[in-house]
Amino acid sequence: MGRFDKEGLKKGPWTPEEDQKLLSFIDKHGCGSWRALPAKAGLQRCGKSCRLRWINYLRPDIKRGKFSLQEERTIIQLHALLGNRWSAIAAYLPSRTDNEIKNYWNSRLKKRLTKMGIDPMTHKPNGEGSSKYVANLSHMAEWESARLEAEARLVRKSKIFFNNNNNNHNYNINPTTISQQLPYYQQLPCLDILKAWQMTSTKLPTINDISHAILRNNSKNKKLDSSIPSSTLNSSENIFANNAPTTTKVGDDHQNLHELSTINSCFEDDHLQTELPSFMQEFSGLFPEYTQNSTNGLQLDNIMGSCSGDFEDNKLLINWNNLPNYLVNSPIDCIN
DNA sequence: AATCCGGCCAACCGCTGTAGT
DNA sequence: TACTACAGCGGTTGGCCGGAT
Repeated sequence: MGRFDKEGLKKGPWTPEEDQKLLSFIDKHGCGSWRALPAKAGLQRCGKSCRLRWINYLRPDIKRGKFSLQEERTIIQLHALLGNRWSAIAAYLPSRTDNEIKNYWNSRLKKRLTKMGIDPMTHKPNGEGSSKYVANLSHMAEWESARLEAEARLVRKSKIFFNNNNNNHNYNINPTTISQQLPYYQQLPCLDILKAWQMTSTKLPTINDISHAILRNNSKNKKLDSSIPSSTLNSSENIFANNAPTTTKVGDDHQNLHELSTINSCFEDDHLQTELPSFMQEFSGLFPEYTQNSTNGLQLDNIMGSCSGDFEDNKLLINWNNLPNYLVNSPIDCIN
């Protein structure tokens, strides 16, 4: 056991003693300045190795063990949007590391999709030309990638901030407690618009489901503490918080659609928009139980047809800017 | 029992981006 | 502006382990 590089630094698997040294050093001094850390901690490792060991293994908030079905789906869906941006994907699964997600993707999910006849890189069925699907995804990915990188950094900083301010000495802290203690803006925001799709129900989501979800989110965001700096919220949340209509009563399709269109009108200036039927069709492939009951989006068209009077040019405008948030479950669910 | 093989995953490597000087 | 140090990211490697032969 124990390879060494030319500078005499140890490589290879970490021993429990090394782990303990690293843990107790970070316990006392916090992490950061990785280059200087090994010498101070009495470790014959390079700083990079220490950092990796901490981030991928020793960090107290890491969830280990089997990936849940929900997590699997989230990874697949986000991968469809973002490609191999593992750190960005990991930002939406806060208790999983990018390395773990990458390994899981490469060793299992990729193969499973291939077996199902889906190209794991393009996320389209093999042999079927679906250029619109791919084009739309890549378009969305462009929009998302820049923002996600910034957001991933924010998440990391939030974690560091949290650790530093909750004396990072307690490694037995309950992850659920972490989630509950985090200020709202440090939690990953979550709209529920697609949450219903991800449930085991085989029922096709209706316009009412969607408007309900958006309005519920609207209601939730209105409870934001006014002290929260707006810059820490993503743009969609700001719009909801500042401009959304006050009514949150749900139950009447036309009333909700009217409010939804009002909400969406707030997006028009600086947000990418598209038509709902297209949006739902593009993603139907990512929701097996949904696809099962729909036939090439025909049902969606019917839904839209029945409600089209509430929309200019028969279009419901959707904000893409927060799409990955649509796709993942609540922060607490992610951590538990 | 021995060997082979493939899956899994921790760790490494090399590159890029960023902050500081 | 150029340079340096460092952190972070994604791709790859290598060792361990369990199942098959």
